[in-house]
Amino acid sequence: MSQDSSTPTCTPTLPGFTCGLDATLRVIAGKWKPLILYFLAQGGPTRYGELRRAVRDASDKMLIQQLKELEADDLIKRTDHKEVPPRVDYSLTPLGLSLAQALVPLCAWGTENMAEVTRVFAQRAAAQR
Amino acid sequence: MSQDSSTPTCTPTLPGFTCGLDATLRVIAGKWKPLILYFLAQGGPTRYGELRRAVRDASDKMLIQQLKELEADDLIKRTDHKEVPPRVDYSLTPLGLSLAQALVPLCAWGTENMAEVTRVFAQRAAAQR
DNA sequence: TTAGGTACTTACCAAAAGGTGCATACTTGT
DNA sequence: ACAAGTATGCACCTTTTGGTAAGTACCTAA
Repeated sequence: MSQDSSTPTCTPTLPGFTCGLDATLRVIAGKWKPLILYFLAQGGPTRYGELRRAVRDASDKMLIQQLKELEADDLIKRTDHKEVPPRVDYSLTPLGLSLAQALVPLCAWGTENMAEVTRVFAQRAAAQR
Repeated sequence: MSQDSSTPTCTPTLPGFTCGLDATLRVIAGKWKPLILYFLAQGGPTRYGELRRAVRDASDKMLIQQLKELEADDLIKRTDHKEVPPRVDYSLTPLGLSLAQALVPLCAWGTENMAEVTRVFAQRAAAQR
């Protein structure tokens, strides 16, 4: 049935999602979310401004929006220090940390196959003209 | 610097992508791609119609489109048997298989945290009214 | 006083993604 | 003859996503 012993397993499960993968993907859908998770996983609590400068292609609107969603999804924690020039920082929850760890292989795959991916994207771009 | 020893690593690298994760995500972006990969990883060569019935929320247009992109990205191989009622099947390339394997942890995460995710999505839906 | 930094919020708009439905060309089953 | 199945292609439209630019309230430094 499977082609070899290391075939991915992904049991179709509960209502709403076709499988775990599906569930995960919906949570991390959003242009900047994985990058945010990645960033937070690297450096512990991070202030808004730092994130902003790190993920520097993201606009304020997008960054905030995704941060709110991640917070609502209990992947990150927002801490407002209630100080007089605003000071807020973000950190991973245990759930968020575990997700960030599940992203590692994807990250590795991308790194290992970056040459391929780059080539492929060049072709795609060329094909669109 | 890192919060603990099992912190994800994701080295910022080549031009275009901020890191391997970024590269990977661009390749699998698309509502059905991960599901297609998953499906193909389970069962070896699969005919179009089977995929179609498997990923049954996808429309023909979408499915075909994503299959074409996956093919262009060298993640799957399309085999047209040139038979008289059309017969075409799709299978993973080595690259595609390796990517499918990198998806396994995400899949596992989703399965393990499905309850959380389901709850969180219910809240999101409720909040939108 | 004016500029700049903090962390946002909002309104408006453009682009991308995705969906619906019809068309193709050929075959098999009724 | 006619409906149905095969794997697509195409035109049109809506929804979702993301971007731009402005505004807010409060503070500090020049």
